[in-house]
Amino acid sequence: MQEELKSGPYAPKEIEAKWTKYWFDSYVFELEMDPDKPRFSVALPPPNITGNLHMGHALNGTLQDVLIRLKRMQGYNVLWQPGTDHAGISTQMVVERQLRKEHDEKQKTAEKKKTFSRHDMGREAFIEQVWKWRKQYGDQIMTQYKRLGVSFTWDRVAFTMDEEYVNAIYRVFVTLYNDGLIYRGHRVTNWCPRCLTSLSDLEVEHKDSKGFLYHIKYKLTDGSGHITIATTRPESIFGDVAVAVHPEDDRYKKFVGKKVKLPLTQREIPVIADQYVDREFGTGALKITPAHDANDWEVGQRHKLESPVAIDEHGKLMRNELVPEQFQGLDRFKVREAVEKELVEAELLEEKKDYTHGVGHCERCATVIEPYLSEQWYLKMKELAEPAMKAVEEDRVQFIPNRYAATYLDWMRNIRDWNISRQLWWGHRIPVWTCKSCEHEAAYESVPEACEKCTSKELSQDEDVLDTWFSSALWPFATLGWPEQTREMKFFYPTTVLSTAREIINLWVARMIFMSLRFLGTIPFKHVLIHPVIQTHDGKRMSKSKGNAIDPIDMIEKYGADANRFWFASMGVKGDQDVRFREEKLEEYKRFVNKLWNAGKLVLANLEGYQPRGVEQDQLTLADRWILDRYNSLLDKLQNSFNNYDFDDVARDLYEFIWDYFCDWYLEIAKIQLAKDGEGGQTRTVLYTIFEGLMRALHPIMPFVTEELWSYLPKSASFKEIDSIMFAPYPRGDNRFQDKKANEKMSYLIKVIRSIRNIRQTFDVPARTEADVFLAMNNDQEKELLTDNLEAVKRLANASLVTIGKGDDKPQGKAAFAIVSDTTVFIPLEKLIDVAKTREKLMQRLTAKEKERDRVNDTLSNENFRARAPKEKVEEQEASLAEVMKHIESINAQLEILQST
RNA sequence: GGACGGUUGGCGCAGUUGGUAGCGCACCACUUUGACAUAGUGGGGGUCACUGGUUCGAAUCCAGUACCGUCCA
Repeated sequence: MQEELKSGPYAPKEIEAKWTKYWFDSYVFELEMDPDKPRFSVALPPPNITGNLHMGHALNGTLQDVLIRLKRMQGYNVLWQPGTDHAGISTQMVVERQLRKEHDEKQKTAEKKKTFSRHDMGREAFIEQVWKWRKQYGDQIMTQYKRLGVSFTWDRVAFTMDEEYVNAIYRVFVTLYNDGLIYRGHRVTNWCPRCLTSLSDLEVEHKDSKGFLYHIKYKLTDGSGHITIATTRPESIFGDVAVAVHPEDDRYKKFVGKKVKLPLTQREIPVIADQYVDREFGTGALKITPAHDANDWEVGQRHKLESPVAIDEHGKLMRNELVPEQFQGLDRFKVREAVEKELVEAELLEEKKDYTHGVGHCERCATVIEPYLSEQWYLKMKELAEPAMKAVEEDRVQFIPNRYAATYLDWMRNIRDWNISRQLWWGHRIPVWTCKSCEHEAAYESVPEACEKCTSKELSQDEDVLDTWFSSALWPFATLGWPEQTREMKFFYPTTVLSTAREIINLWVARMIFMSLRFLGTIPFKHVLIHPVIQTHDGKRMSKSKGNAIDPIDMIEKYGADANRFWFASMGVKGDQDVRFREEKLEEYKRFVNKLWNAGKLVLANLEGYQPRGVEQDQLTLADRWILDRYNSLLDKLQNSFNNYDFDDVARDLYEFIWDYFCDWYLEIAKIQLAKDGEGGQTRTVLYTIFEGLMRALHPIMPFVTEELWSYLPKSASFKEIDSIMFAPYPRGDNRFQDKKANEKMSYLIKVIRSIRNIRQTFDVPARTEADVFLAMNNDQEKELLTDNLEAVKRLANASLVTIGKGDDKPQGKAAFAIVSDTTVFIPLEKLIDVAKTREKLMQRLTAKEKERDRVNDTLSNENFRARAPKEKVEEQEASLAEVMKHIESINAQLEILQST
């Protein structure tokens, strides 16, 4: 199927399109269940159907794909379960907004616009609209994922409203209900006056807001004075039922049992004593408003106080006898100002102080939460939390990085019952029916035909739907067909790794753990990877509403999927908690892909007609043995790093090997070797072995460019049948290639070459002129090395004539020189151009060396160091002193030469 | 308020068990030689946030402070 390899720079777009199509056309993302293979499974955190791919998704998707591709290549059966969740509030908001817009357009001519609400069309019709929307737009994000090159098990894409999934949810609900863990409770919850629904504690975002602390006088009915209370919410005073003080507070003890008059309404309420009151806060006296504050609600319950509602579900003051007429129906924030004004007039406002405190906001729409008294469904948490804590404490579920276990455990230890009902239409309607005739209430897995108690057919279902997180909590097993004992379930559950963001640990991870333990008696996954958060370049949180979010699809367009993936991998999971987005990084990795591409072109150009065969070790040159040693140690490191989820190390090691060792050194030497390789030459085999292996080593991170290059490489017999690199085995180290000696020798050669280059440039020997080099040494091994590799030295240092002499030999005339190990490198100075400039460079070098000498001298002249440091450390220092001295001498000698020139 | 993470050359980051700092970008200089100028070669640049402690020796270990960020209340 191959046409010619494209010339020119790497063009990601075409190649990505080509392979995406190939992968899909060949159905390579199907599930395989071979009982003889080990298993690896991952459940993708389901993105919200209203969402678009953001940086977090892209990062997380890449890390999971790296693991999936790696394991697939390592011969595992892999399942990567993709899918989306229905996102109750978001989706409902999106669709309602869309319908409102359509409605407004139709009504343009009408004088007075009536705002559309879903109630205008009714529940059934509205849900139908949501499904329509979902079918049209709900899989956008899945399509976007394709651009990243993720190898989901694509034919298993799931949705939390799929029929099988819904079955799982109702099984769970009914069981928990019958076990007495789900109950209905009347209490103060987090209420969003805009979304008109309750929220769980975790869906409320606390933000520090500037406000005021109002000190308000409540007069005692017996005329004996007043109590000043402190509050941030004066608008709620109409719902007050008491003033509370601490029982041991001497300032207020005498008032307990008396009554005070509520400002502006004159309603009489008692002064009570309760431990809850913080004596240090404000004035030490608190107003108690049970219907509008969760803590006050608790106090109210303890003291058997009433809970009158003063603010309605829209955040407006009630139209009832508690609220003075002028405030009725007004928004809570307007009333705050108005009440303040009237309090001032009545001389009841003692003080108003600036005050910053955490205020709860709706996570979805940022409206200030109104604590609101309502009836909701709750899940009892204590019994569920205990085994879930144990699983983490006993390391059956491990967090990576490990510190996040503390985040999880901390929340679980202080867990409160979970409000699982939402006043929405889009979602899983709570499967509880009440009999109209006998009032019997029960939960049913499917729509009941008759009351289970009195057989009446008149039943009414609860109006609320379940929290979306309730359904997400079942994700790893509901997607596998549970409660049916499917083959996939038996094969792939529990999953191996869950990779996600830390903000979701309590919201989702914790809930999956306790649900799985409860219903399957096992953990849902062994490892939880918590990846970093990608922030803006200046360390802010990316958000669509702030307009500072970077679209990963744009970045893929601009730099290619492979470069983006490489960047994601290079961040790893163990480094910083937060990573700042830098477009320069993508630029860097784009260049890296291009470098690889060009190296590939060189390699491929030299492999025409080549038939892969094994390396013949006794025929290798030094450079061959060296690069094979480096390659071997790279593969060992990769394996180790992958096992520890150290993606950053994997990326760094690959980058370094490819650019610094393979391209900069080996390929240059290989060119020389290829030119003279005869029959027995191993250069092509080494080139092939390493480059082909590198493609496989890189493939999990950069699937596109590696697939492309690999497709052009000749294949050995065992690879002939493999039609995609993704099914080729992941390379492993081979100890036969370990060669410490070659590594040492090559380092020496590299140093010699570098010092020649350095002298050339220090002394301004023009790059185009080929310099004469004179190398002198008494060391036989070094002499042999240089003799054997003379050509490489000449070519890489651009030297025309290299003469090798004995230790004391010198070239004729004046020469610049440098010392490498036992070798002195001379370059005759006839071509010297700029004396002043050269002197400056040498002086600078001299100063640095002298500084180093002083430092080492200080260490060595410290008697304590000689007495206490390990012997080898002392020797090390002594050796480095000798080395430095040698260099200083040589620089001085060269300065003298300059002097006389 | 509690917990966690970060602070290393202009920017983004590495620094394994403590032995005196590396990489990429940017910068300076040289080079368009047949994989690659999205490149090659050489070079300059850091008292490792601050204070104190442990140690012969601290970017690294301990304590505290400051600033930035995140999570939980």
